[in-house]
Amino acid sequence: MHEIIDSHAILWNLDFMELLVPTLPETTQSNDTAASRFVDDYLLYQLASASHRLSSEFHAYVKSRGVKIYVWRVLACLVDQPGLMLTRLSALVLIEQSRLTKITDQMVGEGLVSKRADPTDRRKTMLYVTEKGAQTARPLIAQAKEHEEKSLRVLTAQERKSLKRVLKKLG
Amino acid sequence: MHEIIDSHAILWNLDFMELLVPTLPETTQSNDTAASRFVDDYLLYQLASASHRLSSEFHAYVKSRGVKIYVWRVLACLVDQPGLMLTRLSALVLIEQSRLTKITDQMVGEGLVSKRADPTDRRKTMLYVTEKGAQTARPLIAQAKEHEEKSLRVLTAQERKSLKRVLKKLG
DNA sequence: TTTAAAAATATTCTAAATCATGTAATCTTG
DNA sequence: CAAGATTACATGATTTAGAATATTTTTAAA
Repeated sequence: MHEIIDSHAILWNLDFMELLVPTLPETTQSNDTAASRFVDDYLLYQLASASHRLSSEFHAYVKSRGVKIYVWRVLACLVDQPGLMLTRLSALVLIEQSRLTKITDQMVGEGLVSKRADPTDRRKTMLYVTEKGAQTARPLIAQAKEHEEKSLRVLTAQERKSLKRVLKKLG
Repeated sequence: MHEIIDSHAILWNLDFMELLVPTLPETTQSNDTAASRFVDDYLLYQLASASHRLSSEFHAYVKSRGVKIYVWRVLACLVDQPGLMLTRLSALVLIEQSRLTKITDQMVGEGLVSKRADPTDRRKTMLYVTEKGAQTARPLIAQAKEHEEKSLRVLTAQERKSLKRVLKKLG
């Protein structure tokens, strides 16, 4: 539902370890028969659910490396866009501007990124991944690709192509 | 990225009003040329991004009706499953158990749902949407369907079918 | 059946996300 | 070029989410 929950919240995850969400035993009461819950065929729920499940998987890995999810997200988004200004990174990384300001400040303190005022417009903050940030990101990106590969195995080649094309249209 | 952000985060939204995320002006610096950001082709990012964008749209509507996002999510998930126990609702609605306990307590206070101990297992809490809850949910579900319909217009009939099938496989 | 283990939910504490607003720099336009 | 509007970012207060743990009830095993 989220993203529905996507909550925004929710970026990426990995199942090199077993699933986090154990299958629950059958419930005592209520219509398991009623095969038609509203949400089951609701696009926004399906998106949120898939996003949530897959991201949770990978997040377990990110956390196991001692990296905060939002740090991973920022690095993954920024690594290919040196000098990106804060507001644009905010839209890309799906994190609110005011929140991203705090996150990047913290990351500057940790030596993962650096900030520089844009000389042509001093309102703008240009962001750069530092060498340390790049070193942090590298193995995570490698694992992300591996996890993605695994996740896509349940789909046919056709389905994979179609999915990505469609998601680009929607996103 | 979220879901990457999926944020979690994020359930469902509606664009009966104009998009919330205004298109930003072109950035001064940096490689708009480099058409290959890692995240652009990363499944978990694409899922998070689509989920985030679409949900944000609909959330604007939910909020305009004075309904909290998590309340919407709970009602939407519970309305077809009377008597569902807390933990199972938690998995369905993509909200953590401890959080859901608080949310549902609050919703009981607002008369939107009711709780009843399962007579066969007093550990379990069975949840029910009240009439007031159903009345709250009804117009939101209608709008959700409308919004979904709108969202899917950018896709071909083929793509829609494929998308939902694939999302069910992934979610 | 007692005892240990597991399951379901509640509680507490902390972290993270959001909102509203503030400030400074730039842009617009008369 | 000066006044107001806009843009970019920062700050502070509040809400929401999450992790860890406690409590109660069932289940399983000895």
